[in-house]
Amino acid sequence: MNIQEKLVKAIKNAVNELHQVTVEQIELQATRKEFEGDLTVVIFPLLRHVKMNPVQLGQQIGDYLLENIPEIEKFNVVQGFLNIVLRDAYFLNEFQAISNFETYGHQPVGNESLIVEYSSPNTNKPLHLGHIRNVLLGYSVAEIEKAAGKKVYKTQIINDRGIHICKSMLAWKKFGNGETPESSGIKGDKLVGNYYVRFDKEYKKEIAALMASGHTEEEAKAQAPILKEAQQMLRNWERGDEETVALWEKMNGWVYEGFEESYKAIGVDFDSYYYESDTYLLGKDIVEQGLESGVFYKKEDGSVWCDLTEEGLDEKLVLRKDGTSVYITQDLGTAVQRVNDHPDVTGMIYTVGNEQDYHFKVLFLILKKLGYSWANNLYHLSYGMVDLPSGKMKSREGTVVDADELIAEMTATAKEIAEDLGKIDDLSEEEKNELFHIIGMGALKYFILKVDPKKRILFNPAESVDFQGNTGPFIQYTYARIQSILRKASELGVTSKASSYTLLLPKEKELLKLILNFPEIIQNAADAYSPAIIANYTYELVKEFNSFYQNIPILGTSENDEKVFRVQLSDAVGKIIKNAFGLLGIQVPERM
RNA sequence: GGUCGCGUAGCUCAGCUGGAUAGAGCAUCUGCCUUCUAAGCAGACGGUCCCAGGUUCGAAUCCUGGCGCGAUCACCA
Repeated sequence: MNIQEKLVKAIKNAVNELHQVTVEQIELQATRKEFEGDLTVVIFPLLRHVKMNPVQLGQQIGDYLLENIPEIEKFNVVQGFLNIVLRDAYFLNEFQAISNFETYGHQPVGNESLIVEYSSPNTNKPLHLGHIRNVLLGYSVAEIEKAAGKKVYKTQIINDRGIHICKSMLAWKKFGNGETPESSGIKGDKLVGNYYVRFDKEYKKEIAALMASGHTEEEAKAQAPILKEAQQMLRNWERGDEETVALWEKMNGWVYEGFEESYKAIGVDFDSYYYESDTYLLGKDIVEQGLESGVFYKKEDGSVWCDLTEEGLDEKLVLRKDGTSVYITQDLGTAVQRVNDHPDVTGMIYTVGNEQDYHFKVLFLILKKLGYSWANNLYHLSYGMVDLPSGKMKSREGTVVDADELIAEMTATAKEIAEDLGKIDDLSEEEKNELFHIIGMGALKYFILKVDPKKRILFNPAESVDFQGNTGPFIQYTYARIQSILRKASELGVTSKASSYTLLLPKEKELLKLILNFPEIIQNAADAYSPAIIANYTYELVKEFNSFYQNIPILGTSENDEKVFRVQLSDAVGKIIKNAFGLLGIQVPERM
């Protein structure tokens, strides 16, 4: 039983013994900094049960607690707030009892297994800024859920089929002259993306020509020969035409190589991949089952629907009248397929932008109606758009921020700043480049992850990302300095001996409190599916440490016990930073 | 128009299971590099928590109604 639970129990006992009243809810919170104390009991809610002056009641309960809980040193009552001061020994004992800060706060793996889906790109163009937010969120939430004791499978569904990829294929066939990533030196996904753009250019030309010869815009758009050719290509593909499929495989292969490179640079990975070309026909058997069980019904024209009006939504089409599947049919099929592939799965998390909120609401509801046990544990990790100062990103207008270019820019910015500071001149080129990448990505990742997923992000590429204040590099910098302390401490030989330090300075106590709070933070983040909680906690911890570092001597102390304790404290902070940043997918440098 | 989300300092954001005087960073200004890395620290300045009601001992937080911004309402994906 931890101290909070102990206190709540004791307070209930106190009220019961003193006033013969049973209370359910006790409000316990961290004491605000401007008051003396560590934990605060809010007395006001108790007044409903016990009619008396809040200050007197606080005093009574305080006396009782002081007598019954040895960890309490003293207390004070301000208005309706009972502030409890815990003994330094309590904090020190808790701190010393933590065996491994690298995995501190992580729960052992329990019975729940989750699939986390993220990225899920189209194969006709490179990854962009929107994918970066998606991928960072998905990866981080997966790591956080792991830490909270779940088994996690990371996956994605790749949209590798359809008219869009045929457009790239057609343009390559017509204008490519056999160009390949190897022959051109262009990254595979970029190369294919270029032909997608090329298609659009030709298409627009044809539309203009048709309109000039008297067609309406609508007619022109539908009749442009190059579009018809692309549509024919799609039919050929669906028929399994050998040549088309071979080209499709070749070009998608280029794209996957390009994507892999990007994922590697970002630092995310996947346990499995699902492809729409495999899953786009799935789901029909589920529709069949749903018809039998009466969850779905058939209209006269043969189309199949699910009635969600009782739940306040509309009717939803799940199968076209010609028997072909729609988007949601595939998603139903894919969901079931995944559980079949991973029989231990008890839930899924879908990382998809908030423009699909309604779709997932419907999808989850239908799965629930179909009676799947895991359907109650589905979560749409919905996130806001990443906006540019110029407005929305539009691929056709060329206002998209390319993922690879952005990463390169971030790395270059890190390089510029680091070289100005000149602290790392002795590192080799290779070490430097690795460091710049760590810092640049740290800045980018932290910038995106620290804000609530639901909110839109305004991203200004010109100003790029800051390196001061509440930023990734600031936290990385603190980590690097801690490593420096540890190196020096080791030279001085202060790391080995256990400390018998017993009196805490206020700043040391604040740090300890934050450190002891970390497991709860992980739990909160897992419950809320929010990396932002981890990020903001880490920043708070680092700020507290910096204040400590700058104002209290660590290695310069005269007492050896003090020195040992403060080095231990620094070490713990460093390890928690690394731990927390691991959950965000951010690396941490030994020096910078 | 219906539904969902967002609205907190000049800017970017925390805080939201109701609690004490609403917090950070950036920007502006003032101090601090001979001492463990100044990508730092200490401080000043900066608020109609979108508006109006309601619930409550107590509301940025909960409820209702507005306003603003965005998304979404396909036999597209």
